[in-house]
Amino acid sequence: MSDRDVAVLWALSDFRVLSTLQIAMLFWRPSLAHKLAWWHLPQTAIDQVLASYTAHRVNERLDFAKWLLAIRRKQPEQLATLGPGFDLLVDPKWFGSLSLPEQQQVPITPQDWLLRLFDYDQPLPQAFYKRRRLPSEFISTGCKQGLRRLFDEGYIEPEEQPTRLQQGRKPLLWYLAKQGRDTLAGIANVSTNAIPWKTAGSYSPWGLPHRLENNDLRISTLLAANRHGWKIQRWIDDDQLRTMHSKKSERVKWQRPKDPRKPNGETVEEEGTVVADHYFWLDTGKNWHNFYEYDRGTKTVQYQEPEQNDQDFERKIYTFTAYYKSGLYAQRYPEAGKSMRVLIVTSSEARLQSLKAITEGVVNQMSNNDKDRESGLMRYWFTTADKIRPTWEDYFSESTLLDGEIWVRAGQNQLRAVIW
DNA sequence: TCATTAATAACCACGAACGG
DNA sequence: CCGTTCGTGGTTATTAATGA
Repeated sequence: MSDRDVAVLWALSDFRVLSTLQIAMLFWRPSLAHKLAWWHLPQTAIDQVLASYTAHRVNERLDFAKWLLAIRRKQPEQLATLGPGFDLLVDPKWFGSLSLPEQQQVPITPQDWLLRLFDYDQPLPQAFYKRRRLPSEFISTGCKQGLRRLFDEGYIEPEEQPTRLQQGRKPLLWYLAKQGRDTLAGIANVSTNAIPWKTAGSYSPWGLPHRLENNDLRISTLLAANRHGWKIQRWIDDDQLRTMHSKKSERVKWQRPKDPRKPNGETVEEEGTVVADHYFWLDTGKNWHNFYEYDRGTKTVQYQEPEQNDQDFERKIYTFTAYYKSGLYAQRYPEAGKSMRVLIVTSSEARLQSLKAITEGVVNQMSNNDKDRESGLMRYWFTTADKIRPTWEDYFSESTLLDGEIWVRAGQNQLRAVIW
């Protein structure tokens, strides 16, 4: 077992379940140096390219070159339709010569052609950006073979995802098998029971997509932190959070207006526990303590029937705010001190706006003065799921979910970075 | 009735680079 | 020199829907 094999097993224990794609993102990262080597570039040229251009640009231009090659191979007649300028790059005599406008034919090697592409500053054809991207293009052979080997040796167990027939196939899901769990226990020198795991098929049809989406969010965050050289000191998943926060001593109480239309009128007391999808402590030199809440647009936004409904978003904000104000948060997370934020990822811009308005209303309701209100508002941050980077489609993204200006804070309107 | 199509991950074989 | 790892191209498996 290689170090990477062991790391995969630990990840399966940690995440409980991972898709082939997610494992590829974590442990079989694409290598730009290898991609460049495929073009028979000498090592010096590879080093120079990687030093001169951003990873995002190198990857994009390599993809573009491969895309042109594939078209040239399969549908050469399409090349003429790409728009002005590209006949230059994809002249039929390509690989022998490059046709220049009103000039002599200049012989050019594939290597020079590729290098010229990195410098090419005109916009690329729309068709390139609209091309179909398949997850399987991202998953390297090594990843599939490595997982297959771990399965053959009995460490992990696969499960097929249910798919719509028009959807083709989805990536396999992988779980820790009994032998893998025993192996980890041996390595960590603890009892087998101390190694968390889930067995294939034990997630409910609702729980599985929930878990996989949250894994995506966690993986994006991990990769982003790695890229910036920041350290994640602690990560707690929803299972652990549930057991921690559902203790009777951590239940919180708050006052809510009896009639939402009359915020200063009569109030009723309510009680609940904090529910979040993740907690993480990010160390960038400064320390950031965050909860993640992945809102899938299934919960109702506002109270409907207060007595029965404990899943709505407004109630969630009440519990977070009350949990913080009661001092229970500082007790549970002593290293965080006063630092606490709730990062909310939602499905659409429209939903983001309504969740944000709800949050502002609740904070307003629970604050005694302006200072109190301001410090309450700065704890809640919102973004939409489609802006989360990196993903398998945009692994070499220019910015990440941590440094990109994709978040909006409660009480404000402009987009900002969540870390500064 | 029967063949083809659409969709997409897994599978397979091959070459280059790398480390020992 | 050999085994491993990475990237690439091509093939296979699967099923309902579609077409002849």
